[in-house]
Amino acid sequence: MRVRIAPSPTGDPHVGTAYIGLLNYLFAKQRGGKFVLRIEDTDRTRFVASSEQMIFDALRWTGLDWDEGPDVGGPFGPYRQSERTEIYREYCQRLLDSGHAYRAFETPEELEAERKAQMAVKQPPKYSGASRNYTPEQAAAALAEGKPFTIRLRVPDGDRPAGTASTTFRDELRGDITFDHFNVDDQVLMKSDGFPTYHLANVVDDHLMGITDVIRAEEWISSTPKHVLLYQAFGWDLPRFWHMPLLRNIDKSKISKRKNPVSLIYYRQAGYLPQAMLNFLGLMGGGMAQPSEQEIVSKGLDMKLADIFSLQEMIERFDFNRISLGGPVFDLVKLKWMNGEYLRGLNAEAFFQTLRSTIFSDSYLREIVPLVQTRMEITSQFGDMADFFFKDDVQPAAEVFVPKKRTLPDTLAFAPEMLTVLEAADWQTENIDTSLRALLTAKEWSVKEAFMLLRAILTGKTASPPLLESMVVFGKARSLDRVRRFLEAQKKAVVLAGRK
RNA sequence: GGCGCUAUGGUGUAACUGGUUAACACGUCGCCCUCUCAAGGCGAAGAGUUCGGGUUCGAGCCCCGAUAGCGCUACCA
Repeated sequence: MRVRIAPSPTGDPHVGTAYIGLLNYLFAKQRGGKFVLRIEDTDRTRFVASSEQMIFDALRWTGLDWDEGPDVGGPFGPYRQSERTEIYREYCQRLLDSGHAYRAFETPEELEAERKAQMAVKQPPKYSGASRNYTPEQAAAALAEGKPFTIRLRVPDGDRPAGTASTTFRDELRGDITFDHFNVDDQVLMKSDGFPTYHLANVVDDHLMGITDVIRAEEWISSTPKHVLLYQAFGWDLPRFWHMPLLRNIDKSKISKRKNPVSLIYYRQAGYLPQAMLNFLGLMGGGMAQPSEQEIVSKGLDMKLADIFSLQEMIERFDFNRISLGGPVFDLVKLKWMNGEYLRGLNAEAFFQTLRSTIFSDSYLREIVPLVQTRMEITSQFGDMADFFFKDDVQPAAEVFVPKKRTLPDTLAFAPEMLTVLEAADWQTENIDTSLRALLTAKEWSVKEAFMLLRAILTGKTASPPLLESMVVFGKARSLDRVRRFLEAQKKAVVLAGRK
């Protein structure tokens, strides 16, 4: 029994990764299997250099230890897809040789135009497959011309009318799911830059790494037929597929940073305990049977603690067959309650140590201290000066955040633009500075005004230690969260004002 | 639009092979405790199980149909 998680280093480590990680971990521990971590870094355009290390750190923080991975090694390495390109090339060639794949010479522009045309006449966008039907001579000619190409999967009878062919696979939680080949696009397997797409790399690696059970999020159901087709083309046995429900925002949409903190870094820095996080995640989608009445009586259980359980208890009790399929809302309110429950459960010394290793860690204080030293006369001023580093939230009043020569609507129109810029920024003072300055010159905001606004949003005050340095110390995840919360609060205030 | 998945209080879940007044936790509200705020204790409101049919003595659980939400629909994962 072997399972895996396969995050992409495209940004901050995601709570969804921790959720799917937990599920895979439990599955492996319950059945004496191995839990593998594989880094799927095949998208060069979205690659973020610092991301991989953050994924390791964040996952380590949760306590979900993996048996094999890029950093710990293992018998099926390398575990980083960028180091396996030769392997994909080889397997892709096999597909080419056997006719299960073909070279496609359309440019991205042509594909885009085709898609638009199809959308315009309300047709489902689908690759029309000009290259699919090239004669060997035509293909050879295009290749000789040196035209860039991708390699696509030839979906059997995919170009025939609906009802001609279909693929059925078993989802362990839902039963059989069928897709008509008419609705399965000829997926790109190898990009023109020579890197594989997720679909190819994932199937090849899962096979080569001996993965027996693919436990992943529901969003993959639609592409599973492509994966099944690939397994079949290679003549490989299928793994079992378990598609887990997707974590949701309060409005039931797929969980997103716009509406929820999704970075594990945020949760760690904001002072959530990993045990609480895992416990809460274990609640999502059910799986943990509530103790029966008999059990409550015989074991003398406290129903107050019905939702509280350790990782070990989850391993013992979690039942994959009882996972409920509705998308669970990731409810911060209950997570917070649960975290409080864990905090209260600590003895005085452990609680002290928790504070010392999180919000009051030496490393955090060491970063903050140089920002305030020259501004202080007596050390007790530290609290006033640095309070925002230790707060969950600050909400400045309009008198504080609206610059003198600006109006409230002006300011609230500008602030989201700063958020967008900050989201894209590499989190170092110079980078934040330049991207911020680019924005404010474009929008005709003075440096003073813009920085004052940002300062107010992040610190709640008009005076603070140097803003950019403070932001770097405070961290990207929490800084962005603070801006988003500010925006959210202001939106509510506007609605409220409108009602009056 | 097409395809797929899903559907129990505001939220997360329960309800053994269909069997009485749909349970637990979070949240909300009230009371107690208390210098305050929490915590803790006690209590309350809140769903008749998306809707409409059907099968059955009996349906949240089975069948059919509708609706809604979500996901996918990229040389992203």
